[in-house]
Amino acid sequence: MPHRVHIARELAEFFKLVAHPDRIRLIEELRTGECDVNTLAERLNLPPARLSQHLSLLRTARMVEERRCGRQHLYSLSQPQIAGWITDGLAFVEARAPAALAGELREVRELWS
Amino acid sequence: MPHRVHIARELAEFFKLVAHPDRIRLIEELRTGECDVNTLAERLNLPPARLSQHLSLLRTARMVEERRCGRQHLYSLSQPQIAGWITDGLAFVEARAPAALAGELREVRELWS
DNA sequence: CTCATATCTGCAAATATATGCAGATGTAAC
DNA sequence: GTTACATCTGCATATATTTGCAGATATGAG
Repeated sequence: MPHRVHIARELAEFFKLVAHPDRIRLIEELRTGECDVNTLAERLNLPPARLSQHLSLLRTARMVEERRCGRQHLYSLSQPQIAGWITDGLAFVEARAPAALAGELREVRELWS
Repeated sequence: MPHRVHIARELAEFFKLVAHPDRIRLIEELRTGECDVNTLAERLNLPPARLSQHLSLLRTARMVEERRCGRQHLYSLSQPQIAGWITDGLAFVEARAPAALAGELREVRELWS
């Protein structure tokens, strides 16, 4: 039992890290390879400082890796499969979502696969 | 782009729901079939009222289904595969976890499969 | 009807998370 | 060195989540 509790805590921390709309888009954006903070900020339409904070969290948890190149910091997923695992979650969202979402879901599924 | 934002929000809500140690254990406890609140409370070693609150959240999100039987409320997963999907997340936890966790992870993986 | 059991709900306090902004750092070009 | 740019960190505030507890409801037994 105590082991179950411990592992459940670890799992929950991991889920919490993913459970943010910005970070989900960020992870999906990185699925195609490394990218620098400014480009990410533009693509996701977020202030760079905010991106930096999200990246800092993911970095601490070693979900992303940082590589410096000149004055840019290039980030990439340390476990690229995670992007696919997240989109698998779409199936569960779909089941409880109103039919109105079906179109959006299809579109995003293509973009993120 | 707006679609991606929208879907990312939905996904994040779904992840948040799962991102709690009690609820993770609860979902894994339900993987073998329906169960009443009191039994769950004993097995997870949590006060029944707390279980009830978690179940109410999951019920609202239609992640669990409720069936009344006499004075008991029997709950079950509306998408049983979700339990397996969650344990798939263990792989990602494992990668960033200290080696000390390896034993616990193996044990829990067996229990929850 | 009354009682005991099972579960639910509402509320307030504690805690955690997210956000925006201002200033710090680090690097490259001049 | 100075400047411009890219990114990071710290802090205050706003917001959300969790938790415990007290009281409400609902069901079945007697």
